[in-house]
Amino acid sequence: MSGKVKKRTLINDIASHLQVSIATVSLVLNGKAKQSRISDAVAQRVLAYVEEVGYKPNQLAKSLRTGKTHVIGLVVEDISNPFFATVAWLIEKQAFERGYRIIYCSTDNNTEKTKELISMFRERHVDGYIIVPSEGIEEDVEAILREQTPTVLFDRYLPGLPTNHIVVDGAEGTYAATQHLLEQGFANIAFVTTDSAQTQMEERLRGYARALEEHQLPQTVKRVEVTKDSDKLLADILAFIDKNRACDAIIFSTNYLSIYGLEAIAKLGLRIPTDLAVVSYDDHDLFRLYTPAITVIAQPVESIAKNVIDILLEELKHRADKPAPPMQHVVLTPTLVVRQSSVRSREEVAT
Amino acid sequence: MSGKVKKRTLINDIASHLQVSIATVSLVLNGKAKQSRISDAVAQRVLAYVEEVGYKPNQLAKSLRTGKTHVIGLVVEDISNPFFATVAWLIEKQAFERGYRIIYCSTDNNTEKTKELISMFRERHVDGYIIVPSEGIEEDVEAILREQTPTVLFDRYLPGLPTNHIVVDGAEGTYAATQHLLEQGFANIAFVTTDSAQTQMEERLRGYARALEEHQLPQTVKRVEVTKDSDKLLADILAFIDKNRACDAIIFSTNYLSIYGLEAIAKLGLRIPTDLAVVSYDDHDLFRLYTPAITVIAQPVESIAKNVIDILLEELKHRADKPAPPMQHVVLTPTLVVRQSSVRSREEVAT
DNA sequence: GATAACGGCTAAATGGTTTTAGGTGTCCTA
DNA sequence: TAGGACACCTAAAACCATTTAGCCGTTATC
Repeated sequence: MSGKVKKRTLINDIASHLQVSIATVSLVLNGKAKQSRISDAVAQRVLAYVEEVGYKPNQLAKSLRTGKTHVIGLVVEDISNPFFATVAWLIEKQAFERGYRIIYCSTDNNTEKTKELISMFRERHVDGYIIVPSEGIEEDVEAILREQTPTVLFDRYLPGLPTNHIVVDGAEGTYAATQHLLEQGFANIAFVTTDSAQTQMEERLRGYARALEEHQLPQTVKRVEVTKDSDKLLADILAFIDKNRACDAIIFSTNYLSIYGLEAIAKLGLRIPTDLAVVSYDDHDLFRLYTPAITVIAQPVESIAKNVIDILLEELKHRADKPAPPMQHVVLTPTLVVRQSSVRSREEVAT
Repeated sequence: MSGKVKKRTLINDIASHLQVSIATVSLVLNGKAKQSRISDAVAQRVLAYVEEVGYKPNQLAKSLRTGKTHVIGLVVEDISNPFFATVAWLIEKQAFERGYRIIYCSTDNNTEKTKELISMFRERHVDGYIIVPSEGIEEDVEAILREQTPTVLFDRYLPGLPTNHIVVDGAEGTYAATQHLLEQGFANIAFVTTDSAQTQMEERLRGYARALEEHQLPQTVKRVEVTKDSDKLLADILAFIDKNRACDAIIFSTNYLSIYGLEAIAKLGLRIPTDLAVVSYDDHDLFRLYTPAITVIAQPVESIAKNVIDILLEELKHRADKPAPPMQHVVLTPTLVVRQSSVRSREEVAT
């Protein structure tokens, strides 16, 4: 009836009830009974009673003492972007199975926010970091490296910093896409990307440029300013497309640009691919189901997630071992998924 | 050159360097200098030195001592679902500004996983919970309520448990959608939902049923088994649509069902809305941009997030005050966004 | 002149665990 | 019978902060 809060059970309570020391309880609970020569009889009693009262050690105290939190900090650009959401979900699943918990945060590509998030993770002593780095956070990443905390970057990396990272060969993807468009007979291909200097964006641009150079064709590149103002983004892209009616194909360097692009194309009343062929970097339900279905450069999300978590867990295991764990740089290959939006043949609804 | 790890600065280091006690440092850092009558001179010296060396208190130790972590545990069904991703993102943003950090996890509607996650949050002493409850977790939620930890449920609730919750009047949404379809002249409307007994799903079904009852029309309801096997889901929905060719309209009770639905409809070669009108519960980029654009029952995501976080922060503020903080049950109203997929008129591309 | 009030600070308890360096008692061996 | 070996357990330090009670010297009060 009263508002009395039932006190949590402590290791102390267990120990005094069983008339043993707290050390004994702790050792048993941490599976060190054998090596500390706790008799099976005592170990059993402890286990039984702990089970009975449902005692769970206070993780804060535990972490304070051991320095391990079994938590991994995951810093992505935007958790509501399906690419990151999917990778995050896969990483979380894998980590969970191996006893690690993930705490996510979104940076919105904002340098200040990213710094704050990393700082927060540091204060909370996460055991490892998975970071999609935004620009200008070299110092912060250096700081965590100096502390020897296992870290893996993905999607892009910070040139000059010796980190593990998993990236996708974006140039390969856009090169293949451009080649494909050329083969289909499109000759005036535009490329829409962001104004950011992040490595992955530069790579994607490079693949497109290389393909066109090889064919000695002119390049039409638009770098739109990334902003939270979606109206402005849409307007920018729309204006670009409108001004470049000579273009017969367009490649968007990332999923959200493509989404605005499709909206702009629809608003302009252009038809895909008759008036304008489209290829998007990143896959998305929308692209798969759009009419016509949009050709995409799909990133190997499962593989990204698997590599990230494997490398991180490996490092976590071999902590405090050899002085210099070898850095791993993994480059995965994207897949061009050809759909109707980029083929010249008549669009027929396939079975 | 050596692997020597630079030791973190501790409050001790600050104190001894400044020749004051650690209590002084702590008081200054926690803004209690005035009330503890620390002289401005000392306070300034402390602040200056702390700034200089970049000292950050160990949050684990702090939390252990104070019992506050300033972390809120957010348990959603699936972070890669745009509805949850968006709400989570909005909640995170608000919480961040007010000094709280969010840690997310996805339950996949799996009872066991949900229990584990709640247990993990308990062990880590989160200050509050935001939960999208899956079925069968009444006990676990009861346990955290008993501990007086502020908690808010959203999207659905657990009947019988006295909790704060924010829900959307799904029945209102599906009722309006059904009415709209009837007004457009569709007379044989099907409803596709999941086999789960969660409150929000039941509500949505109820709105549809009520509308048809009022018009004394027959109901065609399909409850598909929710599964991670997307092929099976697609096949189920496809089979249902195929068997019910008499239906001229269909309402899907949640976004991912609609996505499979659209895929199935395309595979069957049916045209929207000529052969089959479509309405989806939940909005999505895909629905907005699909051809034809899909009519949706949009949930007020901003409002959901705002209510959730406001109520939670309010409770966190008034902790340990009055005995019984009044439970808040907020019911928000969804909006029917009419698009071409559910109107009988000729589809024209609007400007 | 004794008492109170206050300003300015600190010692020490506290939070809940892990882990190391022994302490006891029993038995075996030379 | 002294010495070691061993089995079984425990006291206490450590992790790093917050916070309470109180110390000491000065000044105001009656």
